[in-house]
Amino acid sequence: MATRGKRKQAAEAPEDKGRYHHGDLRQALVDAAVVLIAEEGFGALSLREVARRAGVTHAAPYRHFADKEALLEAVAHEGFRAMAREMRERMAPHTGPLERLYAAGEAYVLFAVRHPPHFRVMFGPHFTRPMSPPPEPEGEQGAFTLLVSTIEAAQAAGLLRPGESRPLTLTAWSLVHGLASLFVDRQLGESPQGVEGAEALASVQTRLLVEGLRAPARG
Amino acid sequence: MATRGKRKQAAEAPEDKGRYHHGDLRQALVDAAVVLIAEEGFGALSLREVARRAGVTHAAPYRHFADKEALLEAVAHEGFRAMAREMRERMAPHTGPLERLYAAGEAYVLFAVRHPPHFRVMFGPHFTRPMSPPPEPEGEQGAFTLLVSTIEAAQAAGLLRPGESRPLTLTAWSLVHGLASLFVDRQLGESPQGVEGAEALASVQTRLLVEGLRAPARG
DNA sequence: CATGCGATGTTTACAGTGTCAACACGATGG
DNA sequence: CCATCGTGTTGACACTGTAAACATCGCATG
Repeated sequence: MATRGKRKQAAEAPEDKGRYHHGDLRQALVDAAVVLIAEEGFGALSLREVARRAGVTHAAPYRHFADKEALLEAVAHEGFRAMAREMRERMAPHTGPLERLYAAGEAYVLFAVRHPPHFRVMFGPHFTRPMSPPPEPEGEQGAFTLLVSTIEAAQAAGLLRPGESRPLTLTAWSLVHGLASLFVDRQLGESPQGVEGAEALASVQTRLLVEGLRAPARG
Repeated sequence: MATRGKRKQAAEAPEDKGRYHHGDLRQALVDAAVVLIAEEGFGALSLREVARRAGVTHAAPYRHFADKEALLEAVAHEGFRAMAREMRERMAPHTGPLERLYAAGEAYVLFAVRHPPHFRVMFGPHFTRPMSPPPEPEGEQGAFTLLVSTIEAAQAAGLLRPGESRPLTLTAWSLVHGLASLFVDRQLGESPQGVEGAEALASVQTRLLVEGLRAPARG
């Protein structure tokens, strides 16, 4: 042991996967970036501070990400995967096409409210080059695909007005995306904030929308 | 004329208002910031580059803005005022409450498509401190107020379902805001891009929404 | 087991940035 | 004509993103 070589303690987490020096620096950097954005806001995000929080020097991230944007891309990918997962989970208990559509929309908004840093990175104006599509694990549908197929299922069941599914899908997507954006950007000053408030609002809004898009044969 | 005092040429624009040294540096900086964002993207926005493009040295902006965020705030304020103006202009020819609602929604989306830098600054995640409300010239309504009063007018005329106007307003706002955001962030890959495509889409979407929110008395 | 190689992290360096303080200029009012 | 204040400049500092050269560690191979 050389006198000047201060080694890593490797005491980050007792049950880490035993990777090379750090355990899993790549993921640690992604996590640190998310926490940093959540705590200090987007403007405070710097590669050097992220590295500091991960316990490495400022150039270490370059072994895992080509540049700052690549790190943000990893955050976005994680977000897209998590959003799709949360949508699937909230839809799972339901079988009725409309109930599944409600669940999808509510999950979209709730994801944004619960994970503002991810949502901001996913849809923010921070990418100069076009973002590569998120790597989806075998057989899993992305959030958008999920929305399209849910709407088409509702149409097929005769519960939504028939015709091209694209405009309907865009309407639904715009509504939940807009609601989520307004929440995350705190434009909804007086309205009930917090997760419960958001859940209630999302529920009301998705039902209001779907009500409007129902098939003309009303019960 | 001292040998070392290189004076400003004051040849920026022949018909400037004859302000102190520059003409109107404050507005020139705002304009330069908008152009810079439009040309090079948000990441390329730096106070020093803005100053360079305005033809002054790197510290000159500090005579007009407390910091970088204050400059962005000025851009946002300009955007809010312009958006409200464009909404009023597009609504002006119409008298029917629903037609005015269509016009308002279309104008909202079109503003975003035509002025992406402003829209991004207005709703982007770049502000750490809460943004002060835009200074509205005497008697002019802001964009949101405009939307609310238009919807309430349509309700009063019996053309939209009655009841609390807040949820309806939020639905409409979310829809146009979501559509605008998706456009600006280029999430609408295959869909028709450009201003005409956006106009058509906004028209279809606003009508689709309003159709769904009509008063039950259909006919 | 020794050894060498590739993956990972560190050091050092450089240009660019936001911001501040000290200074210089130039129009304007007494 | 001169003092003053609004405006722009110069110079400095700490910080950032990024690259190159270097050091270290774990594993595969002899």
